[in-house]
Amino acid sequence: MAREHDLKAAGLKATLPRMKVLHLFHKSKVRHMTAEDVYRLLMDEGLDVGLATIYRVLTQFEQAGILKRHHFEGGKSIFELSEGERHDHIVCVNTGQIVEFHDPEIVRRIESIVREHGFELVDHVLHIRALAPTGGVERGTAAPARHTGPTATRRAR
Amino acid sequence: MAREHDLKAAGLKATLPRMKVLHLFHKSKVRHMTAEDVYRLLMDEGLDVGLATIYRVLTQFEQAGILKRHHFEGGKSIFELSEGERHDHIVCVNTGQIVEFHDPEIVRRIESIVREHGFELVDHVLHIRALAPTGGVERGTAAPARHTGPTATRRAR
DNA sequence: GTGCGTGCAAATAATTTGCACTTCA
DNA sequence: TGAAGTGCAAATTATTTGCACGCAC
Repeated sequence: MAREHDLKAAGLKATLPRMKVLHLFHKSKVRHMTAEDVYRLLMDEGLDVGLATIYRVLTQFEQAGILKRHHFEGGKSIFELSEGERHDHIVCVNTGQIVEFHDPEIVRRIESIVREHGFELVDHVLHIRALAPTGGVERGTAAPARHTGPTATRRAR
Repeated sequence: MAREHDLKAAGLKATLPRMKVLHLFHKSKVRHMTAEDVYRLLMDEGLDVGLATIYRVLTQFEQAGILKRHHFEGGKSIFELSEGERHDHIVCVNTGQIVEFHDPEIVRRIESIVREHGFELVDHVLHIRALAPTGGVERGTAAPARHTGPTATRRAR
């Protein structure tokens, strides 16, 4: 993996925790993870890392443009690889399921609106809160959506 | 003030703190406030209220549909009266200045996108991060937006 | 070698909650 | 009066930071 190069390019030493986190995001089929998710997954891999380090690494990656941070509901930050096309998200308020989409028309409207107000566009945050297709079970988890981890560990705290 | 009625309608007793908070939002020219903002303003008015009560009241008002809660940058929740037309926001990343707008085309696209994915629309969150017109004022000034604005605390250095 | 990075624990920041005391209906 | 509401302090939750030690370069 030329991943090590990504780190160097960002001016970051290629340390074990950083390599592991980067690799996790690349190999995992789950694109969106919280710091806690990353922590647990690496622990499960047998890596003895501290949660504080995970937070530090994630923040550094965000600043380096490697990851993107989102604030969907639930208070926790959710990270995803920032590769590929810019996109927004549909988030199921029940299951936490996330779908990505890209809509050029919305982007055009946003640019237009900003211009009309004399502002200079920096960025935008758009997430659609919705209910996933009621394919059957859905009513049962009354709790506000937690984003579903790789191993959907349903814990009550 | 028929405000008292609003509370009753929401099944809430018309207590002093609640009346004061409600009144504050109605009379203030500043539409967007944090719990801290509300707390300070009421304290300044000479009302001896606890911050915890402010949080409780704001949350109750949100659930009653009287207020709307936003999570712009800065970690703190920002509340605004939920009266009038549904709208989204442009937020200046420097000053924290907030501009409201409504764009039917974007709303249409959102409905369309959700439908295409088989989801049921609940809501959407859209805020545009931008730079206010550099008309000269920009340094250490938040025009009519807010005094010690919640969002003005981030970058504004 | 040495300075950046890390682990751990303690510190923060925003918001919530337990509890005894007020206040509204 | 009695339940709903409030103030205060302690508790939570998510994330950050100080420090002594360890690892990449």
